Amino acid sequence: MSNSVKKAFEIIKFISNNQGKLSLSELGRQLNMNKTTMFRYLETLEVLNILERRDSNWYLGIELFSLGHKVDANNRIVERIHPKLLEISTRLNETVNLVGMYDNSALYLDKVESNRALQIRSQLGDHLPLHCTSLGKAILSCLPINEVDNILKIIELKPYTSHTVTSIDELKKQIDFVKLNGYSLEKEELEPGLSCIAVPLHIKSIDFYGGLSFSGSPDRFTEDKVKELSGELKNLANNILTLF
Amino acid sequence: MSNSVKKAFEIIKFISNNQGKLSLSELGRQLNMNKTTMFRYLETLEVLNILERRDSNWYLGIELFSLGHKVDANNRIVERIHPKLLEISTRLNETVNLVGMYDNSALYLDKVESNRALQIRSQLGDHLPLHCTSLGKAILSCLPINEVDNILKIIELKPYTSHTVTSIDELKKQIDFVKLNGYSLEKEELEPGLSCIAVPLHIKSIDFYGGLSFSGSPDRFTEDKVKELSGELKNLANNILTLF
DNA sequence: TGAAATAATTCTATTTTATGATACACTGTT
DNA sequence: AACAGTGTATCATAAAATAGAATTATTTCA
Repeated sequence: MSNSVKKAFEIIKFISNNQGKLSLSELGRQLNMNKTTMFRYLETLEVLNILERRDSNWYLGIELFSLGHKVDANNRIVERIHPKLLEISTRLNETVNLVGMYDNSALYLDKVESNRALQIRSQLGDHLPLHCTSLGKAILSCLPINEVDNILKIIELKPYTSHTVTSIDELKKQIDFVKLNGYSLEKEELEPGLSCIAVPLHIKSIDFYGGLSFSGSPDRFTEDKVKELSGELKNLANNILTLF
Repeated sequence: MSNSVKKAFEIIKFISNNQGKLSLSELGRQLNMNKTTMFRYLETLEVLNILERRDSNWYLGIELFSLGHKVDANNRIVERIHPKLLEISTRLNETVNLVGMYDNSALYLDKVESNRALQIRSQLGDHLPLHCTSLGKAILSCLPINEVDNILKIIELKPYTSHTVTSIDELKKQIDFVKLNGYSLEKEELEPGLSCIAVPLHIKSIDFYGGLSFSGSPDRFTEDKVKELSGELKNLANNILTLF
């Protein structure tokens, strides 16, 4: 294992969560690295445009932006699915989201926004928790049962809002609901004012476990609307499966 | 300068341009690195999820995806502008693009697609050439004159299609057109079947030089349409300037 | 199927590089 | 003018990266 490379990414990752807040010295302190060492890492990463400094504060650099947009792991999944998302989003004027299962969380892979899109905190590349998102529950509903049990042992059922499910039993009931009805509904469990309706997307040939969802303001998801949108999502999922 | 960090990114960058094509040994050969050395870099980067291996071929990894989407250099430009792009795109049903000047090229920063979006080759993070894109010409039109001269000396006027401008004099005439009319029109100079109409976006307070454009099939951009869309883009640019 | 070729990985001595203590310079503050 | 905060340079030492050779795994094709 290359030590320096590992450390460089430790620094990058740390900065990614504290952009614009930390100086060289401060980074050295917080990451327990000698100031000189930190200096040389930052210097190198700055030359490579991986990091950027403004007013003695550090930010992720433009080269990471370019590299990040060239990633499409798992058999060009995003690239292939995107046109379908675009179609359904414009047709229904809904914001549609795609996630894939990574690291016991739902990695936010793609979205197409409607013009009534809320300003939400999550962005592509974020790891969304499995227990308090409709997408997470959709994923859990299509995973092998023993894997679900493993995951439920590992993950922390952190309460994000007062609506967040924090009991394993309740979560299991909700997963059963998804299995039975084919869709998952979540209201303000992650963010106040945000609701999501999701379906699982399991692409067996490439071992992909993920989900598709519409997101919006909770009051928009009336019973009728839920019926309509869940139907649309199921069709979308089936439609996507024919691509693989 | 940290040698290993530099090499690691050399490998990452090389893989980004050859995803799924190269094995460990092949990478060692092409980058003139010892096989063992290459092994240790790849091993490290794989553990960090910066790179991913499938069937002995290397791809960019999921961690780069996450990092790349957290980049918003230059004072959160993209984040602030995005809602405006979303509004205009849905209202006019046009695909709208945002670029910023980096490294003598137009870095593709953001887009909102319409449902008639063409499948184009460019993706966010790409460096678009200045001489054969409407966005590039828009940028050139708002840069200081001496910087334009410098750039024209440096960049190669590479012909991408039979329509690409390859003479400096002709390019200068086109830049003057943009200065006079406030917009830039390009038809199939970069990609056959693709046309763009753009306006400059110069945010003085943060020293940002960029552009905004609509893109689509060339036959859609009739004279009337050009007048309408250029007007919309100018309004959009003015509108955005009030944010900074 | 089995032999040959190719690729991936481990081991190890040597070279090279990263490290951190110390010193210094710059900026802004009280 | 002393102080507390930055960023940068120098250099001996410690540590890590390197590449050759050997080993193991995988693929190819007769």
